[in-house]
Amino acid sequence: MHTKAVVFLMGPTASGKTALASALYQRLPVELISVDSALVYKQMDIGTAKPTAEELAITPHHLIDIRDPAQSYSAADFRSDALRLIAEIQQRGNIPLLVGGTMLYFKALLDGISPLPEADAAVRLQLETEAASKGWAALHEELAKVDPVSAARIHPNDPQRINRALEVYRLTGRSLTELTAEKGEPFAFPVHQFAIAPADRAVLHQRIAIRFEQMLAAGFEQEVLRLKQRADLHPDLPSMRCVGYRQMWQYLDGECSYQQMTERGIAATRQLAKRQLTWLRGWPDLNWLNSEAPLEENLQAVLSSLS
RNA sequence: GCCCAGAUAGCUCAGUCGGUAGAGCAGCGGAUUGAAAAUCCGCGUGUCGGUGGUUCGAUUCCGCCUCUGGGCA
Repeated sequence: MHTKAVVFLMGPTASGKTALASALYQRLPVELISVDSALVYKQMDIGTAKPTAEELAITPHHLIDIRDPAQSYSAADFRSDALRLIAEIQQRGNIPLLVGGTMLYFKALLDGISPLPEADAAVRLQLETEAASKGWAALHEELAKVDPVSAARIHPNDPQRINRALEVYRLTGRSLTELTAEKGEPFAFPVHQFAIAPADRAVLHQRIAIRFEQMLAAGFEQEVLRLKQRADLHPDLPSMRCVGYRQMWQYLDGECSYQQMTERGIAATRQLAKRQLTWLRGWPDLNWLNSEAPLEENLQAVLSSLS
């Protein structure tokens, strides 16, 4: 194996990524980097299916518990953190094993990202305010004037992307189209990419339902209640929009019954898994593993491809 | 046992003054450049509970049956 090689392990939620990564950690000089937009948050443990403190003591992961739930994290933040960690890990003579389900983060690492301004809370708030009075359709029309290419690509009903495209323009005076013409820096290392999932979607759905029930039994409601009691957290935060947390927050607000919360939380997780699989379906150079195969078998598949 | 109300998509329900039906949710497919566990886009055939009758034609009207709620005994 190339001395600078990097391993990716991707997969939808509840597919068994962590178990396989931990097993690999026992067999290889690897260091794990979490690729997960929810695991970055402290105090969000049960609902994110974060490895427990005991598991993390045995199998350390980078990029877990690096943000407070009031803060945000981005694909660009991930990219720079991951590149820094990869260099450090390689310097120690270890192999970086990137494991997670946030496919945009993997893509940002692999393809690079164009030089764009970072998110600006003030500009976003201003755009939100304008949208509240004029409507997003008006802002989409505004975007069409300054960046017709992006406006054609971004659906008028997609507030998040309209917001971002206008934010970029207002911050730089240049259009998103113009700025993204300059491509990002592609990944510099040879990479072995694996994806793990059950062959049958119904199996994944079952695993998701079981795991959500386990989260509830493990005190997920109390976890969200504690977060909700903080004055600085609210449901529009990226952290509180995470699957499960949003539904539990609504339940605690009395917006739905406990049973509805459970059903909606499980459904939201299924939908997340579906979007993750959509990314993976067209992903180039993937080696597929089956969640239902014995752990040892998947382990061997990874080990042999690396030798 | 009697009376009333229901029975329509996986779920909750709308509807057809008689010409074989459509919403929300779920599900499925897709997009994805500093919020991505986010944010969007597209996709709707189902013995209209069963059976008999009226009718050119019944998911719709009528009878009976079954089941589910609620009420009265």
